[in-house]
Amino acid sequence: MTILTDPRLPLSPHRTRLSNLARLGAAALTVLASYERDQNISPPRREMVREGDHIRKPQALVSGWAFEQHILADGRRQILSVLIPGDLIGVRGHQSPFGSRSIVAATQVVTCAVPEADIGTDLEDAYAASAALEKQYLIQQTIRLGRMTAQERLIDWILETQARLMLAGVVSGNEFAVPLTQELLADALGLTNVHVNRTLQILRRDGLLSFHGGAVSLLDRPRLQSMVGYRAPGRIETG
Amino acid sequence: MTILTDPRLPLSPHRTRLSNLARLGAAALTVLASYERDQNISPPRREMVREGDHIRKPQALVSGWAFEQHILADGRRQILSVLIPGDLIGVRGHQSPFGSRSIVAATQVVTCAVPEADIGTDLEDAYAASAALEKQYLIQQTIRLGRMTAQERLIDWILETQARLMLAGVVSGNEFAVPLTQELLADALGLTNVHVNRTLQILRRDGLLSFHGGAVSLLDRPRLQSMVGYRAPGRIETG
DNA sequence: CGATCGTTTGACAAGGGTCAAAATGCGTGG
DNA sequence: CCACGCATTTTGACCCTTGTCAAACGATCG
Repeated sequence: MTILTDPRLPLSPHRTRLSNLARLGAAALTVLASYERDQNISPPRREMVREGDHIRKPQALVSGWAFEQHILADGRRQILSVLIPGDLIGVRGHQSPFGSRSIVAATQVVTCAVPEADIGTDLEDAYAASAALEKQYLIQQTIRLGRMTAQERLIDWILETQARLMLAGVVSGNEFAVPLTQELLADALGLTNVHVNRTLQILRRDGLLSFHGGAVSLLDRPRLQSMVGYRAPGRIETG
Repeated sequence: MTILTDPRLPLSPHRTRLSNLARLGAAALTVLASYERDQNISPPRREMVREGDHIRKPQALVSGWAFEQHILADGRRQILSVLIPGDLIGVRGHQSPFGSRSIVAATQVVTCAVPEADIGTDLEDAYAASAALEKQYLIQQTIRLGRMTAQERLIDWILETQARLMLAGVVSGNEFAVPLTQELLADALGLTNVHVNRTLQILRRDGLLSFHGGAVSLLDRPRLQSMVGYRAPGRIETG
């Protein structure tokens, strides 16, 4: 446990992320670290959370990627959000009262338990900020799907994802892994896998970004940002 | 005040709505009623809440419709949610940290103040349920925009809106007012006004529903429901 | 009665979807 | 080390839903 909280070692993604969302005291960090020993592994494609499942202890992604999906009656799928290391599950009302919404592992996923937070604590602040951010992402997803072209959706999503990865401290540069198939990307962006493929080729041809074998390179960040009206990340409000 | 809480008179929309979301005691209802005297009127098109505005007392819509919008750099607009009588504003983290998101009156809108709720009270439960529902609506909006056709978006949105109007007790039958232009509808559903118009004509021609002069008639509810895989409203979880 | 806003219509364009097949990559077993 | 099987990516041809642009039509209001 001393090892886990040693400042010279990198924090786990969710401790990094929560530390970036609220000033966490040593006590909170220690509790979080101790909970990390309660781990769980899901293989790719495993439904980690089924729709009815809301009686479940809160967890955090330690490694691997997952996504929350909704399946329509005829099989069409919409991915509501992609979950990356450091993300929380079931912490603040992640329940799905109705409809077939579930969380599925995209890669092998390691999760760990996280403590409940008492009201008024720094940890509670961090959870609230996390929930507020999640809501922002959902809103941005709505905007992407409603009013952006295929190129813009791809760019906007990738920039957002990079920012999220940096928040969790698992990425620093303009080159990083995105272990999702083009089909998953398509279901996240409201497109078809074929069209995602063609759009990626265009972006590559124009020297904007590349996406090969699960690795993204942002080749021309300024231009990418201007193409989607990049909004500087503001401070997160807790509510 | 006695008049406002007289059980023989209809409750205001937000008291009806909150009563349907949690069992409210007489005390809570009385407080809500007393707050209703602090009213405010916005004319159509008034920006009721600007993006930066998050220091603002919580309010409820007493009458009229509004919507929350986001404007892209080149002017494209996405409506994130439509607000109807009984809806709450600024009660649980309705802030917008960044981006140009604002709440705009669609018709003349009357709002009133609502009290803060102490933790553990019935009122707090109702607010939490309300926030959970709002999140559901946002998720459903994402699904509509990402994976539904124009017809399905229209139908799904209208059915959802009717259910919401009934929750607030301002509508009971299959015929009700929707005081939005086709252009607003288009921006809510990720379409153009022209296409909304043509889609409505098809729905009308097929005897499914009509939409004329701000009034909707659901002509064939069973068929409408089956066309969008209608999900029976489940119980709302508080989190 | 003219202005203005919203709805409706028409002709045409284009972004993105569909279907099917080929190519590529990759893990596994022999 | 090779061959096979499977998932994923890529390509091609074609089509359909939805968008664009522009004008006509209709209602509402000082």
